[in-house]
Amino acid sequence: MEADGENTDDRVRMWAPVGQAVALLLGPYAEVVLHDPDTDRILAIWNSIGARGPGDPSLLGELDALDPSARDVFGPYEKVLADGRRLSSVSAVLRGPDRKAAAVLCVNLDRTPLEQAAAVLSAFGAPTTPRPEPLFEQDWTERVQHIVGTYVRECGRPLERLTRADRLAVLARLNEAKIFAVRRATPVVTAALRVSRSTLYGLLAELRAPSTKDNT
Amino acid sequence: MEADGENTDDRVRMWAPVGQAVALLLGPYAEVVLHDPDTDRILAIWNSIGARGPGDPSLLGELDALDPSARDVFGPYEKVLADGRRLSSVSAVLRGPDRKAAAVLCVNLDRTPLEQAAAVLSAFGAPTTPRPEPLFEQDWTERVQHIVGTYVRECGRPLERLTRADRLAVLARLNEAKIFAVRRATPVVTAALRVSRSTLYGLLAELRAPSTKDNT
DNA sequence: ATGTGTTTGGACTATACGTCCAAACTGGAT
DNA sequence: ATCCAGTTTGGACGTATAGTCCAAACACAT
Repeated sequence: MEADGENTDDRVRMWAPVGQAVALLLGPYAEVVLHDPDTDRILAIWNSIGARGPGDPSLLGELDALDPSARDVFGPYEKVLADGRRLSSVSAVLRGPDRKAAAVLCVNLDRTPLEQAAAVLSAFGAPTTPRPEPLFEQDWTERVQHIVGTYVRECGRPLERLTRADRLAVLARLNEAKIFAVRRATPVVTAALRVSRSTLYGLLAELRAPSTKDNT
Repeated sequence: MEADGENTDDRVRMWAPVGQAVALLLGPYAEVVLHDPDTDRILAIWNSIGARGPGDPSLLGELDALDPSARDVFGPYEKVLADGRRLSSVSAVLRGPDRKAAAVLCVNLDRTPLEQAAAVLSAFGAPTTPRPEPLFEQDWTERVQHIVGTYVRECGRPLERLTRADRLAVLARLNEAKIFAVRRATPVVTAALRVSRSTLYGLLAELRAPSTKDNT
């Protein structure tokens, strides 16, 4: 309810009811933000999760890709806050009569309370067996493809054009996911990353010892 | 409420209020059963999940190990019904003044509704990324211990006394769980199963080729 | 004791893992 | 084009792990 008063922009007058209604419906755990894509600042905000207010910068990297040819609704995608809360977010590009992007509406839903509730429910009468079967979340080889694919999508570059640092980053994720604790994983990774065995091990060595790269 | 009337056994008179109270508290999804460990039949039952009634056989393999030196409360452990419902069960050995096991009380809680609710909650506002990280459900080495431990508990024999067929069965489960796709898994398994490397590989070979054991 | 079936240590082979390095390659700067 | 720094690559090499094999030791019932 920080978005009323007399200062109001036309765009705020136009879309504020929407934001307010959504904020009311989704209760205290959903933040609704109206962004100005030109100045990259917040026009209005309801149920602010952080301490952000109107006029603050948007901090939305996602808004870079405001391609008018693309879809106007994005998400839901996941964000993780510094304090660990997990948000589900959707964004909508709002256009005026001239078809120009006039504002961007974002809804950020804090999933943590829901996840906690789910955890409580499924822990009720907890059995000794957490779950019978698979050690692997599906097939680890698909997991590799997925991690690589995700990274490629994130940075836009098409795999062949990945920089050394990119590959390093991907390897860090694969390593994080304990991929290399699996037997015969290396050939799969070299294939997925399109590098040779040598390069793979070189990069991995670098991951373990980030010191031995510069000076002295 | 099938456990009143005039036919009643002393034991039923003694423990029926407990069973009934628990059944009432836990609502329609918890079944409470009072077993006779001697005849292996049902003495009384509340909220019967199947079509079982008093006098029916207990079908409880778990009751074999009625060792008076051991603990009197078992579980919670998991059972899976033919129709796929997952139950959490606890059992208690009830003793009379002579310290002899007079009856066994089992509570079977149907977890499916809870799990469904949990699934609904955690799907709310579902993000595109199902979950970022770990390939392994925690630590695979604990997984081995757990699988072995579960088997031991199931058949009652204390690991050293496992038969060859038992070890074969455990290995089948470990194999099922793709444990051997993990690097350096064999030493962990041999340790957990208390067999030598040779035996391990021998049994594994047998798993792959069940034909090359008998005749022709 | 005797025999059958199983387990075991250890020798041995085959792969997979990881390191190393000289040669080839890449994308600029001259 | 030439040169250079950084990077990638194939392949040689050494080590570790994965499997195989077998004779001797063991367990246990007859």
